[in-house]
Amino acid sequence: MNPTCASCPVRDSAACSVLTEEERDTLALAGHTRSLKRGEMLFAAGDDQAACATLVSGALKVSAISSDGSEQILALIHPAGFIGELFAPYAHHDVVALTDSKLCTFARTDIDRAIETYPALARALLRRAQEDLLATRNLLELAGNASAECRLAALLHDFAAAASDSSCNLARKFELPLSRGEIADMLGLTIETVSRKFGKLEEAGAIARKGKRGIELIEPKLLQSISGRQFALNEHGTVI
Amino acid sequence: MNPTCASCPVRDSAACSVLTEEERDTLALAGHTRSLKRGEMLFAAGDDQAACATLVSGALKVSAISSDGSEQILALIHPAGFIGELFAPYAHHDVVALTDSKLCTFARTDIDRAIETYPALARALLRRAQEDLLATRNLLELAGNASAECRLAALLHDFAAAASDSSCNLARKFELPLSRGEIADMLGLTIETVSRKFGKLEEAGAIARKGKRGIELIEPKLLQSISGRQFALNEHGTVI
DNA sequence: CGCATACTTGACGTCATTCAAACCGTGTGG
DNA sequence: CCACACGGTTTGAATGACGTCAAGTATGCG
Repeated sequence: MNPTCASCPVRDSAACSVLTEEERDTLALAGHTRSLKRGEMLFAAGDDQAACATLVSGALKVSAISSDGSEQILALIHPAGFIGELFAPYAHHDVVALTDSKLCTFARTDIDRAIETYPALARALLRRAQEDLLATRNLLELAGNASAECRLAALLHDFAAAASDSSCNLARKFELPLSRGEIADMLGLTIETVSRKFGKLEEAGAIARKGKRGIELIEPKLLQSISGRQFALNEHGTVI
Repeated sequence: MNPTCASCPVRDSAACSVLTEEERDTLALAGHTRSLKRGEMLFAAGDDQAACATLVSGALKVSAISSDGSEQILALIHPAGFIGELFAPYAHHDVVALTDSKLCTFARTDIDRAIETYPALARALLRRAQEDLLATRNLLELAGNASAECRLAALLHDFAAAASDSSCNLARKFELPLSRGEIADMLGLTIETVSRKFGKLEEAGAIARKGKRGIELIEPKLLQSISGRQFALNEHGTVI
């Protein structure tokens, strides 16, 4: 067995987990591991031949930069997530590491060949693409929501769900994966508004802030009612 | 050859176009054609066993209803588009016909089997899912944009690109596929604001309104600069 | 200790929403 | 034919929310 794959923390959850051991070893010959420091870019919008990758550890953001320089975060990638546009001639968006990350990268041609060779891999990527689509639609639903307070409450709710290992109930305490500025970019707000709404939520008794990024849920029910959501979502965007 | 498929207007562009004639005929045995009147619902959020479908003619919208009753349009489906969540236990969003539409529907179990049987179909759906993902991200980018005028200008620009048959340049005159209210739901604005911004764009000399839904592009360059986009997008979200 | 970075807080202006009324094209019934 | 109601749209005035600008407060690092 490929030694890198043998110790891979996402070997049972990534797209390649649907392959047999031999198939995976063959695919691994074409892959390369890569480390990214926080803030480092995997590829930029406009890059051709941008690689594809499975995220092994850490976190990535997919973002678009407007002509006026403002950034809009379009997606967060968690471990076992797959990143890369398989059929576009070049990348449409930037992909940047939110924290120090490890990836398993593949050249586009190698992935294209693997998809042809291993139908199970194509199905696994199809499933992942549909989950990404759902997650993006949930974010769009959130961004279309009128109130800034709703958006922040919903985002915190999702983070709490993502931070919980069971993913079926909320983590009571967790660290925000994003800075205030990144939260603002994600929700289409400003840093100041995000900060103020954090204050409002704390004042309302829904949450408590522990340092810059620590969050403790005081009243999850209240947070949920402020967010205007009936259902919660795990990191794959599926309802729980 | 299956008579329905033989005369199907999207037989060369839908997902099933990657199949051989025999394969397509076999798949067609499991499919059903269905017509929807404007406003009729294909399936609602929460439906289990929601069918999958290829849109043959007309237009659909995918939308989410918030707990406060407001609607957010998440996607538009054009002919040859595929609709349906293949791996979710039930539908997460409503799908409604914007105009009288014809579809080719399949039960989930039949599609699942076809994906297993025909690897090319899985790859075609993977490609389509990635295109949908890109289109949704573009809409998200648009919704995250600050100004209402930018959003409307960008949406009109996309509609003009979608209305053009060449899809590489803009249609000079076209009919809006959406009512003011639907545009508002898509952009996260109110009907009144949309109406006012139409007025602004006309006043600025970028467009002219012909009746309720007719639009004529007077200054496409101006529209594009107002939208703040460097690039235009066709209906698949690919840059042109 | 000094500086840099991130976050918070306040005052003010702008822009989208809200509520309200008027408008227009269409269809219906007298 | 006209009167009327109805849905979709436009327009107006006032409110309020978010953005902007600016100052102030941590927290960490050299």
